[in-house]
Amino acid sequence: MDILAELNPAQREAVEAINGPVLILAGPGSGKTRVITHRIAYLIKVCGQSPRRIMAVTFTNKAAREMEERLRHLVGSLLKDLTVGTFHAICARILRREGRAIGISPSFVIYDDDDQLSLLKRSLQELNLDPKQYAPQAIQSAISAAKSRMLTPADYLKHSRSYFEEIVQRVYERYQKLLTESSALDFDDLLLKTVQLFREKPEVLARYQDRYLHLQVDEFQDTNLVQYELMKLLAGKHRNICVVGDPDQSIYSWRAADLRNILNFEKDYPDARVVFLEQNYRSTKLILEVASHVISANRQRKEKKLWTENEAGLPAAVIETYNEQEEAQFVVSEIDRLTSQEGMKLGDFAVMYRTNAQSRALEEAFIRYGTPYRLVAGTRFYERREVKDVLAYLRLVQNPSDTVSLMRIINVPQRGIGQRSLDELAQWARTQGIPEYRALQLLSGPEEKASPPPISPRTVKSLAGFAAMMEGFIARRRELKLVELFDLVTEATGYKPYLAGMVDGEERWENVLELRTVADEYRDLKPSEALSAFLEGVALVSDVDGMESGANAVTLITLHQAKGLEFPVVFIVGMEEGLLPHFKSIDDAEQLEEERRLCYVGITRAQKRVYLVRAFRRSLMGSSAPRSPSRFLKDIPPRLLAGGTPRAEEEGGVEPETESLDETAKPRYHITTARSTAPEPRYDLPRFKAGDHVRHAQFGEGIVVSCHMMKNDAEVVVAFDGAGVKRLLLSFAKIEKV
DNA sequence: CGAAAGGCTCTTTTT
DNA sequence: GAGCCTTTCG
Repeated sequence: MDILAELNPAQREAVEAINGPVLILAGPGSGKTRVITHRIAYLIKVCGQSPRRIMAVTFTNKAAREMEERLRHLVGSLLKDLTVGTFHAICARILRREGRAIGISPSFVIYDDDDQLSLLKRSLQELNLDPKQYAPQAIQSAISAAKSRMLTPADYLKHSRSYFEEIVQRVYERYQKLLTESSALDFDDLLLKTVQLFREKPEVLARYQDRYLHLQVDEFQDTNLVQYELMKLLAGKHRNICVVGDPDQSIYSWRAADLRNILNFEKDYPDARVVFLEQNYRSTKLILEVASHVISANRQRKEKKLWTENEAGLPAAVIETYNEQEEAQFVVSEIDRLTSQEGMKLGDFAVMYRTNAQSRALEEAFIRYGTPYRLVAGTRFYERREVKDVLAYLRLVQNPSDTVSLMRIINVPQRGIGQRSLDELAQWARTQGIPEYRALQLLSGPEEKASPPPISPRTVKSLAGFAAMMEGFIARRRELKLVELFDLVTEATGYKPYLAGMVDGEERWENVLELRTVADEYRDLKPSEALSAFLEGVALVSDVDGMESGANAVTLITLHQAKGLEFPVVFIVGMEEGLLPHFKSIDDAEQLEEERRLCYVGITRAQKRVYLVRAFRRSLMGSSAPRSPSRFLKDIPPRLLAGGTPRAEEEGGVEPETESLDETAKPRYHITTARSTAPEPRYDLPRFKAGDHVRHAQFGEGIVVSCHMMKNDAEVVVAFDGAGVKRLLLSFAKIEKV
């Protein structure tokens, strides 16, 4: 197969530029993945390079797997030893192997956000700081930001300006110490420690520099400073580094992704070849045009001229619905229509939203209609309590120093070990200067203690029982297969009967079994390696990793997760001020631009059709409030939008007209241009009360069932003589007393 | 010590 | 609306 044959000139240039630094600026759908895989294939097949000398960094494990898959097609089975993975996975592997040089135990565990938060709370406690006053979450993000800028606690001290930052500094210091004591690394540490390793151990760095002749980084616009530094170090010798990105798709600045990396790249590598990929192979002309209009409103950007030879296609549809239920209903019935009338498959559709909470209303509608869907993430599997519990046992087997895991499960299922005893134990461990697990062992032992903690004999017995059980697991770890160890743990702890006592116990147990299936995938590894490989695998999964392609189901997904994916039909729901753009971003110009990029990413996922859907009214955080259309809609010229009458404007954004697409469900939405806006709430509302006779322009006469005030508005429920019961917003609907 | 109930806050996106 | 924490009672 000729690797260059099916590439356009720009793509070909990018593939052939294998010597020296290369920056590829690739618009959406411009065949970026194709370029990366073909580059690697070219290196191996044409240049005869050993896969061992190539590293490719991807954004998710799924992307890594797909790349390997594609490469297998391109080059056959020559892939052994190729390094492909996320920054985090690659760093974890390096540290597992080389960490000792900087004092990292090879059996370190990886702490996720949740674990991190536990440890932070503990740090606060030890420092006698009130978690109410200093929100652990805020400290968490401050520390993560510091780590992303490669600031150690000592560095942070020099930088701290405010009182809060001083607090952060103290917590950071303590937290880091606890991490070390627990032989644990958080996500940021994986990157940071690898950089530290390379900086402090030039001989280790030299080995890696020699090995990796070619480096590739995908989604470069979403890398942070540490990641950039890492690549710079690795590329230090051969300088064959190729980065691919699109500044317009940078949507992770909140995770410290730094667009300056792209700018710095040209500064650090002045000889870098820059290649623009501007031909789009994914979307119709109209979709591309809509997307361009949305993104063009950003100030901070380099103009790109995206173009496509694809058909013009259909205009985008802006849909306005009454509330989120109706929004969901519209989506489902439109999908129903397109599958039954236009022969589309469920797998062709994706529904995208800004926040995970929005999936609820959608799911309910899909369930009601019986339309299969798959939710990317959901209550994320590995964050479920039962999953985390079992994992905590296994982590403790691998690394008994893991305090967070120990504290998590020492009394789960309940063994009569309460908080007070645990505090005493921790206190005692600290005065003895030993890790908690060690303290537990000592306390359980028969010998006399000089100054034992004030724990009741009964509790000590429980503690001893727990310690003995754990010791049993640890002792048998090497002889048991991973699944056998798994079963031993769930069995010996009585975890199943424990779950059985819960309302949703059955479902939870199924999740445990699901986890067991994952563990079983490691059956080919030696018992000594399987556990740590399994734990590492589950620590670094991302939500999209579990997404199989080709499922016959509609995809529900956040806009962030949708990056890198494509679908024939895309619905973006919640096109409202406060949601997209999110209200947290609304008064910061830079963040606002990121929200716009997010919208752009969503639109450019679509191949054939885009629906931009919003609700007049939406319940968020319990209470329902009127919403106005997203400002991003205003940037789309009406000529690019599907027809339909701008009814909302004429009628002041009324109760949308009933339009029956389906006998059972009566969706009430209509298509309008982007121009319509929700009306200003009126403040002098006429009063209605239950029993009043009223008349409505469309629904005729009826009786008020109830009327209650919302924030700036009133919602009136009216039973109409002909049209049934309707909920109406006083500020929208024209209702008059009869 | 544990279970249940009540009250509180905070609600973005995730490797 | 949910999860988290605290309080209260057995």
